[in-house]
This record gives sequence, C-alpha cells and structure tokens, in this order.
Amino acid sequence: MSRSPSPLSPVDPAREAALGALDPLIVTKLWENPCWLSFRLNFVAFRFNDPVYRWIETRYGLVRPDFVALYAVGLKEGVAAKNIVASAGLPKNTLSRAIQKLLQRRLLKRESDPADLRSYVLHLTPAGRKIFDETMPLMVEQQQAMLACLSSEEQRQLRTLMDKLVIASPDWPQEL
Amino acid sequence: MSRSPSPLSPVDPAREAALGALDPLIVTKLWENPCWLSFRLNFVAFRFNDPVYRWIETRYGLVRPDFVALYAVGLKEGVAAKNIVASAGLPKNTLSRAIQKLLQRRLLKRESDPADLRSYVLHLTPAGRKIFDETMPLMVEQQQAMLACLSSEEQRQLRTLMDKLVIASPDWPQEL
DNA sequence: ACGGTCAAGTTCCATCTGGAACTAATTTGA
DNA sequence: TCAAATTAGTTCCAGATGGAACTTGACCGT
Repeated sequence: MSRSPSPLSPVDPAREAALGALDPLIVTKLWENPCWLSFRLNFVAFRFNDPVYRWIETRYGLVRPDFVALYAVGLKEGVAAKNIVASAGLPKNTLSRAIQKLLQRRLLKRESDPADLRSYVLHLTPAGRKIFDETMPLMVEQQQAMLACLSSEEQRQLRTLMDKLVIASPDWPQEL
Repeated sequence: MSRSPSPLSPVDPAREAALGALDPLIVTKLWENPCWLSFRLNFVAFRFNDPVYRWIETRYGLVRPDFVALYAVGLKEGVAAKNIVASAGLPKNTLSRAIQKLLQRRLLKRESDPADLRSYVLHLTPAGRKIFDETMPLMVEQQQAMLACLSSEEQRQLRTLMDKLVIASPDWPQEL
C-alpha cells in the first residue's frame, strides 16, 4: 500500500536485523501506517516511561501520578496543583490525590498562596528531594541510552524539532 | 541552572508569544529539565492521543484499549492478541477484555489459528472496518495540523529520526 | 514419546482512575 | 458593589486497570 515514509537505505543489513527483532505488527504500525507520528511518539515515549515508572513504584511505592507531581515540584519549587495539571495531562482529581499522598508521606509540604487563598504553593521536603536527586541521574542515563543511536547533530535536530512542536501546540485543535 | 537545550533564536517574538500561552511549568519542563526528550515526547503524544481517544469514546463507546485493538487489526488483518500486546505496551488481560468487547459488539471476528491452537487470528467485520475508515482521516488531519509548524524537510527529518529510535529500541535497557 | 518448561489467552480481585458534583475563593461586569 | 460566572482543589463512586494465578496448547530435551 504505502511506501516507506522514511527513505533510508532499504537494504541496510543492520536495519533488517533490527526489524527482525520487532514484532511484525510494530513494523506495520511504523511503515504502513498513515499516522506514523503518533505511533513513533507513543512507542518511544513508552520505552522511556515504562522502566522509569516501574522503578519508581518498586523503589519508593510511588505510582505514576505521584511521581509526576514529585518530579514537577522538584523541577520548579513553588508550583501549584493547577500547574501540574496543565503540564501533565492528568485529571485534577488524580493529581489532588497524588499530592495528598505525598503530603502524608512527608515528601511534599505546602502552604496556602497568599495571592490566592484557594491555591497552595508546593515544596519538596528533604526526603522528597532525596528521591528526586536519586532518580534524575537514572532517567538521564536511560535517555542517553535511547539517544545513543543518534549523532550529536541528529540529537540537536531532534531537540529542535520537538521544541518547535511544543511551541506550536497551543494552536493545535483540542477536538478532532 | 541549565542553558536552553535548543539554540533557537532566543528573542524570536512569535516564540516569546507562544511561551506566554503555555503554563510556566511546561516551560520549565522544556527548558530546565535534563530529561527533555521524554517530556517533549509525552507532551506531543498526549496532544495527539487525547482528542483521538475522546472522540472514539464519545462517538463509538470504545475506550482506549478497545480502539488500540481495533486500529491494530485495521492496519494488519490476521494479527493475534500477542502481536497487539507486543506493539501497544498494554497488559495482555486488558487487551483480552478489549477484544472480547469488540467481538461481542461484532466489530471483530476471530478464528483459531491452525498453526497454533492457543492463538486466534483476528479480522475486522464490515462494521469494524467502517469505524476504522471513518476515524483514520480524522487522525491524519490531526497529525497534519500538528506537523504544520514544520517544513516538509523538517517533517522528513523528524520521520527519519523517530524511525532510527524505533529501530534501535530493541537494544534499550528494559530496567533502569 | 513424554515430562518439564514456556507461551496465548482468560479470569479474579484489589486498586487505580477520571467524570461529575461539590466547596470555597476570585474575577467579571452591569 | 454585589450577583453571576469562573477557578483551585476535594470528594464520591461507577467502572477501568493490571498483577497474579490459571487453563490449555506448544516446544524442548532426552
């Protein structure tokens, strides 16, 4: 039906070998799928997320929304739940629960925002910071491993392209 | 802390405007996050997935795993549940249930695989094919809208880079 | 050819998830 | 200036999710 959307050398032997290591349906989703973008994004993202979230869960007993919240506060102290919701694509009740759990486990502390009494300003406790600091290097390492198949120039290209996409995202349709 | 990982013109006014349209935490996750890759991937993927799955759910009453299965069979008639599991990153019991539901709703039919009696070969019914054929153009349209911020050359680059990543994926660590 | 190991798919059940309704605080605008 | 509309965060609950154990069939080694 459709040609390969990626005009790489079609008889690269290393490539052929790699294709053999993938389920035939994965190959179809990649090369005979008009929606190549979403499949590639979801697949690669999953291969990053899955090891990270399994590790976080077994090591610290934190599930995905818990860690999303912890990680967000770790990156930017003083954020509120609404910011995490806006950045994470999780429903706000899920994040509310995650934050409650982190507060109870003393990984997070919060104080009400004087500028808006409905809102709370979130901070990591030292225990929370410790988890963040232990996890970040492993995540970076996983990222490195995944990017190892690209040259520095290609990595730069990828950063730039994904960057443009995120910048353009406010203009994308929210409904199909 | 860290420099912008993407050395685009830092004072591009359109860019500055777009940044204002994003939650400050999104900006932090993008520009002050050592794990830039996963954030960009997850964010862009979510902005594709979310409208698609909401539409599928409201229009056809199919939830995410249901549609994952339907879409997979639509792309490649005759696949088995195990292939969908391998390609989708969903647990096999979730997909088993999704397939049951699709069978009950007569969107899918299956027959046992003569080559392996544990396994079943899946096909879309005309009703299932109709859903696939109605949905695909909308998904392609959404993809186009998302890619509109990139030139054809940039789109080609992106395809190629994501392609390389997927090809390399069998070598990535499964554990952190 | 047959016992042990592995793989495909299903079932069970405890837990997680997310829509909707709610409370309380803020903004809007007439 | 104050009622209506909006927003931050929480609670409720029906239904989705996924780990673990299970069933049945395939494969492997002797």
